[in-house]
Amino acid sequence: MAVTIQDVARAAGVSASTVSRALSSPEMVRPETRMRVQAVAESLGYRPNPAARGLITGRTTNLGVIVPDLTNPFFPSMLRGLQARAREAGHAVFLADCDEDGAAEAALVHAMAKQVDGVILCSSRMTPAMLEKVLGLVPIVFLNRVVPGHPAVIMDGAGGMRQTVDHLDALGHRHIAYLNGPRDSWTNRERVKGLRRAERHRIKVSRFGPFAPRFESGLQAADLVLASGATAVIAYNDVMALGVLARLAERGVPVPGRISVAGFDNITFAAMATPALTTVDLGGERAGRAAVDTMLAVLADRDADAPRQVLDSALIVRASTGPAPDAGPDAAGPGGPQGEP
Amino acid sequence: MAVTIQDVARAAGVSASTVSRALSSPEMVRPETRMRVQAVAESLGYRPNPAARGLITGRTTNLGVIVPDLTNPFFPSMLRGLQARAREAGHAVFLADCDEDGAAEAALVHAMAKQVDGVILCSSRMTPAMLEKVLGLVPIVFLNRVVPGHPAVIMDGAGGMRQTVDHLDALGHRHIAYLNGPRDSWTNRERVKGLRRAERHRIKVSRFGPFAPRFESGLQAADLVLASGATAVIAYNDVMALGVLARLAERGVPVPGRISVAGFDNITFAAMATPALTTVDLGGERAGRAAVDTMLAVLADRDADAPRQVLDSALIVRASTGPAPDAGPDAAGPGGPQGEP
DNA sequence: TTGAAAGCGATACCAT
DNA sequence: ATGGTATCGCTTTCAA
Repeated sequence: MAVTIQDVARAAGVSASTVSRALSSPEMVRPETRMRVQAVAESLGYRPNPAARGLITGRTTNLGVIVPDLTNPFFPSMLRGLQARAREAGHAVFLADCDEDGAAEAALVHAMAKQVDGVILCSSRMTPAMLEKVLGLVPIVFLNRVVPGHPAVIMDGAGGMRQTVDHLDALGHRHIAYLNGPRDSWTNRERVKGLRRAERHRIKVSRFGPFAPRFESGLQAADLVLASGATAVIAYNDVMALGVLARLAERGVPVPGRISVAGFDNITFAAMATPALTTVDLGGERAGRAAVDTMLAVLADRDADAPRQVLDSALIVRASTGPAPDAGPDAAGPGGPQGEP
Repeated sequence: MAVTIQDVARAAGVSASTVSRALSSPEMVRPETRMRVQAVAESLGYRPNPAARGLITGRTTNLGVIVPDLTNPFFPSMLRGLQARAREAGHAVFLADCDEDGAAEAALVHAMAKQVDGVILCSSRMTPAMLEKVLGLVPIVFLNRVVPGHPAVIMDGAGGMRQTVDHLDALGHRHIAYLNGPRDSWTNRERVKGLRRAERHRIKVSRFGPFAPRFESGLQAADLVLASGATAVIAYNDVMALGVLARLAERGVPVPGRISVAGFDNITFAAMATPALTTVDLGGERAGRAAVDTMLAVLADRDADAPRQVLDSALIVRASTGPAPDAGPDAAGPGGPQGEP
């Protein structure tokens, strides 16, 4: 089988303890022996068995990650950042997809608990009751969900929404539509909070949904929005917004001529659509990295207060938002409707 | 800390051995004790520590998976299938993204080796020299790459290409362009093999690239293709094909009026593009599941001959391919250019 | 059918 | 500075 610490010890003419130290705490061993041991370990291709090590140290150097749906491009991009940061910190990543199902998510936490130092739950779908059963099992960091008393990294959906509303106001829109995401989504609630900004501008808001955060939902919602008379629509996320764009194109409705469309997440394909989708970048990759950093902080000092990081957002203005059709020619301001901010 | 087998043993008034048996080999223990032990284990929320178990059994019930780039939508969809199948089989999944880098991939295999029963390498980017150092470490199953003597699941890229060429021939195209994928990609070589089908139809083929399999490559390639005079272009994958579509739209070139465009992978966004992209579905989710099945077969019988599964492909015809501009009106056949097969 | 004891691979404590 | 030994949580002989 694989080469063990005993093999190295024998080959180097020392004890297993010495090998262990030479590799993990080099300063505790005489330079001479250290070099010899390291050379032997190298030549034998020795790699400590993380499971055995974890058994005694209590640390696995593995991180668990659970996402609701890997096929939503937002999560892969977040995972990229997370993965990279974890690797830098010497941690491997266990990934699982719970298929938007809270119960499955809970089961996955159980399954992972013993093999990881902590679990990062992305946009967790668990109900409070489910959460309760799971919170003591293993250190948990939430990404995009706030559970009082627990560490979290959150993206500023409310702020992003406010930016979007301001943007549409500047373009002269007086009536906008919002397409809700999943019913129990914390993220969606945050978006809705930001939507209150519309009151200040005396903008009328029509809300539709809740919808599953999918392309098809956007197709369906587009017709509702048109019927409502809104001149702009903000979708829960880009995947839905792309659905709206597709349906509008199908019906021959000019975007942004007749109606403006915006989404959230800045997924790659938002830039690829025609017209390119206006979107809010909440910083997915950054959030992934921040989640790892937060987890490391938690692991380093379990008694500290639950840290919380809030990442700010940026509105990315593209060709799918423009002046309201009935607004005066100056509504967009001197920069024109499609200028970058 | 967590509840151990000893805790259960004490609470149930039996030895640890009995607890172990009651849970793993129920038939070896008297029904009476079995029930009691199971009840106690349940009520205490006991979960065996997989690391400790793996140490002695040699099996971790973990599977490692390495993909080149999580942000290419093909991989998430493949992972979905893989993940689901792994879970059914009682295996957790370790995922890593090697960022299209063979050396990083090799390092990841090393890092995973001791914690998994086997590693599935998706579209492996390792050179033969790198592979050699890694092949003995842990059972490996290749997905979309053939390494003689090693188990693999491959999607029929060559067959898919032949279907595409036949399709374009039926539409009257006499000159097509192909955009190569990454230089050392096995997948790309398979596509090119299928391209030979063009000879039979006396279709002229212009090849461009190699290109990184990205949207931007498609943008760039579109101009080359137009200059070549080809009436149809097949891209290495959908991500590139979408880039081609975007650039053509930018230049006001009608698709498929002036030129037809096709890709590979049937990513979700291929259907969302306007015009919707014609693409070859190689069966990503299915391939993911098949890879797990193959791995399980390998694990069950290490001495058997390396199994190889070849999955077949289907051409999905959408609105981005049509008759060649200079072809007669009947070129597309009675069904019209956009009918489903 | 059950329990005691050995051992998987590594680390940590206690000697020396 | 180094070696011996106990130990982590579990499975698996070996006896009873």
